Amino acid sequence: MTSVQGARARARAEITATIKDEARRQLAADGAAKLSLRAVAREVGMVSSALYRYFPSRDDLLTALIVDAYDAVGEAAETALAAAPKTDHPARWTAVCRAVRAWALAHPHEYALIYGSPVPGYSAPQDTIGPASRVGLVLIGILRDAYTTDRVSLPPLDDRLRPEAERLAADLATDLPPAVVVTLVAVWAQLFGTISFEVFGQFHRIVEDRDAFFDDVAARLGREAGLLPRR
Amino acid sequence: MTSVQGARARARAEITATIKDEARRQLAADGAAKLSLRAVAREVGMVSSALYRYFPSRDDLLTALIVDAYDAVGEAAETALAAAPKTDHPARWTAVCRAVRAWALAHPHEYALIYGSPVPGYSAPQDTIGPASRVGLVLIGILRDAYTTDRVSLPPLDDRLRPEAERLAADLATDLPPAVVVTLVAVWAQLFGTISFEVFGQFHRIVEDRDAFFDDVAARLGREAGLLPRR
DNA sequence: GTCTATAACGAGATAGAC
DNA sequence: GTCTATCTCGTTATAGAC
Repeated sequence: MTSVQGARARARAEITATIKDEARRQLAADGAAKLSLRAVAREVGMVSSALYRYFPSRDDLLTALIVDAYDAVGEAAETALAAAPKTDHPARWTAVCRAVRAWALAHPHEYALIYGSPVPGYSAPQDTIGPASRVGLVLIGILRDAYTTDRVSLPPLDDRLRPEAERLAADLATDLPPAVVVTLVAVWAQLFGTISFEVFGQFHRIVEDRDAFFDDVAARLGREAGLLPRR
Repeated sequence: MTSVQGARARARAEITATIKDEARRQLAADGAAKLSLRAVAREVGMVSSALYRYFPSRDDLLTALIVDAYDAVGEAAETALAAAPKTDHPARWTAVCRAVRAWALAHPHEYALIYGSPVPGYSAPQDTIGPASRVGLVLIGILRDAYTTDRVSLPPLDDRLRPEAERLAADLATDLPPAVVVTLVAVWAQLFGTISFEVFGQFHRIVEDRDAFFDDVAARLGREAGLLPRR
């Protein structure tokens, strides 16, 4: 890459980042449904048509924000995992849960963009699938480690759930028993459900000590997943 | 009440219902953020200023829709409870969970209105608190019955959670042990979290047999709440 | 080739005069 | 309650600067 191309690419990346930053600002102020290319352009000092050099449509801008958000939670989870003790699986689990919650509380609007109500009229393209699965992969990795070293044991599967469990295991982790994989999916939904309740205000005037409450839920989910002995 | 007043009241109720129906239609099409009094007025054949006789502001219309939605899930839960066997607590639990999920899947946009991302710029007034708690009260009622007849036993509370648990019990159910009440709150969040994941499309291309999966989650939560023996 | 600006379209919202 | 003038929006075509 010559220096001219490098400079161009750098400038382009910088402008792209400026546009996304402003878009995120407006996201926080007015919500994803009202995100407007024109308003973003006005605010960054460009004319609206110039934005189309960077994002071919409003939906593409939204997609970029969504991908960034998934990548940000994913990275938060991965960083927390890397910093956690290598063999203490419950501690690793707690660390990742806390990191996801902390990111969500710090970025409520971006969290809402990816885990909240769908944006009307927008349908996510394939590009979001990869980034969207990063947190899930971190969680499944912890279970894999725990399973291979500690031989966690889970209650037997109900017959009605077995086919689905086997399908899930084939899709998500062929090396893990189906019971572990369904449990992970269930626990995954419950974890984000609890975070969503807090971020979206459902705990308002109900739960006060939310740090303690969340840690308790994370521990419950870790137990459900077999990371801790059931009591 | 004279017949003239009765007729007037009837007409008013009818028009109010028409307005709300149209508003719900637009909610489904464009999302709560874009709900516009003018568009609703146009669609029901009134002029926008006439709508203000029925709803003094856009937020009041939104509040009415929210209250209706909470009442609808609440009623679904209560009806399911009434139809369930009187003494089989796990069966009652499952019935209520299924009813809530069924309502959510049948009314995804109204569900998003109350359990999804908050509507930007809207803040819920006190009027929503009562209706919002109906499902919770149903769930807590089942636990109360189970606790008084079967003496469910839950694991001891962590010291860090005890103060919050006692506060919750004082607020929500003074006749139940704090451990039961925190567990209920945790399980409540997890239940709606799972439903939200399904309604908001997070299970897309992941969970296929969602009926079986949900029943499994409901059973897990029932066990967590002490309704079934832990295994 | 890469970018930005001007101008315009069709559609919808909004404010105010009447 | 009606009408109109003036905004906004996403998007495109076109022309010209670097």
